[in-house]
Amino acid sequence: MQRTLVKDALNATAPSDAILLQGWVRTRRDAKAFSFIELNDGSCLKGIQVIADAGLPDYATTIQKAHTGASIVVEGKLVPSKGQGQQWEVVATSFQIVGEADATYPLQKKGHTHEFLREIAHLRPRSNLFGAVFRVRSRMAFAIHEFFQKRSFVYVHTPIITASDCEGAGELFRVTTLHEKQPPLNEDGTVDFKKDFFGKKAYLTVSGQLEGEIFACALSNIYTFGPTFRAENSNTSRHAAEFWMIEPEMAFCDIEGDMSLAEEFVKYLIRDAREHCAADLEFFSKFVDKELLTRLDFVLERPFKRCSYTEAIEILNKSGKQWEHPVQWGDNMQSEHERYLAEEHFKCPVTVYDYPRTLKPFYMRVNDDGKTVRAMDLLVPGIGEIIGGSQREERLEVLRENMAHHHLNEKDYWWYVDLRRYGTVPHAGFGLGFERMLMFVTGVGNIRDVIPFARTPGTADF
RNA sequence: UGCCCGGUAGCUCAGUGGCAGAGCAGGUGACUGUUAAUCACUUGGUCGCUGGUUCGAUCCCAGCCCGGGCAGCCA
Repeated sequence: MQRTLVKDALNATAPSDAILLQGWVRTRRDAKAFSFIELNDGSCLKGIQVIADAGLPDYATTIQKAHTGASIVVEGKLVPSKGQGQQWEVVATSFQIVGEADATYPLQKKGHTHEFLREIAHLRPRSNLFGAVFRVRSRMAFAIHEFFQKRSFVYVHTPIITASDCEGAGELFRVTTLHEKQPPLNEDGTVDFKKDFFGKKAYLTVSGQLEGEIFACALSNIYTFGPTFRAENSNTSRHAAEFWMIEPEMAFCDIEGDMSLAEEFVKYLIRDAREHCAADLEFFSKFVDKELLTRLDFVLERPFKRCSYTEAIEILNKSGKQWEHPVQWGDNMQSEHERYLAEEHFKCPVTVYDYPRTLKPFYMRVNDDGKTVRAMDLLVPGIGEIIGGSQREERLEVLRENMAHHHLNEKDYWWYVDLRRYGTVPHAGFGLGFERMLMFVTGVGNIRDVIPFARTPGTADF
């Protein structure tokens, strides 16, 4: 007999004389003449209720050994439930324990803290919360591809190992095969990286953007979706050392088109989650963040706000708020400022654009005022920056000036500069933090709880 | 990395300078178309680690480790 997923059994439109279910026991309640077993297989949030009659063979030795956490195979009949709380239930005709779980099984019927579950990351996907989180994660990954593929964006795999050390070496993870204690040395005693695997220092990527630009300047519209690594010693609920990032890049596109795509993208994902992860989202709304559904729907219904950095500074200074960090034009906006804009002033996602040139990297396109660049950040309530992007500097001479300003060696970026030398085009793109998007969609407050196995400073378990 | 808070039973937490507590989970029994079932009884402890103060420290002090919140870096 073929296995039926719990999801499909619960969605059945007619009873069935024979059904095969496989999964894990969530809870069992014994009555005198029979036993109720809640079976969950992760295919959906809910489990299905199995009724095992005490007359079944080996009732005492199998069914009554089916403790929370045990894996089981049940054959039976799918029938309308006599009890409240579920439409269908399964009356078992045979019941088999595949793997027992004893009393030390850490997951209980009651709720656990996120912190405790994080310590048992090998078992937490079996909990309601994390099952839901990772189903949504899977769906969102699919929706991301769907969004771009529908728009004829080409999926590009940018490298995970990179040898350009020009992006700020302190924040990169080094990749090396050199001997820990006795690396080859130069005559002056420094390590001879020419002898390393790649013949030079190598790192894990912090962004696929520069390589993405190469492909956009050939295939027009591209996106990347892959792991990204930052060695910053960040200890917050929204930073991880390893995370996934989506980076679209569009040729013949300016900052306006870039912002429009970003806003459309975020809305698309929220709408997709609302439509395809309804039960899981309702669960989050009930147990994680009561305001979740209201907020998501609010975001869907309204156009995102846009405001220039200059306007944002004015808003902040006219707000009458006492800032812990006072701001004036030219300063980086702090968390408290970004939060105020998204959560209090606009009360919706807001895209801030045209930042001071001095605050931003060399590749962003300089505006005609000479003081600002075509950068944009999309800020969302509760999380802050979820997207950072820009129009790229496509003018060869301006780019070279910028590189000089940032003390970058043009030779290290010869291929990047070449894109401006041969058939240059205005182009733009952004990076969306996948986990931050998941935090927004699920209401889960810690990035460690929307990634299967979090890597943060001091922690790389599992 | 900085500031703040915390670490006591498997889990969530209370507590005290002088015999270590509750609820839940687990075990036993009863009861029940139950559904975080209910009722009775019951097992369970290196009070994060190391040192100090003290007649005596889980409690006070110091250092360290771990977790959380906030900030910076950013996505």
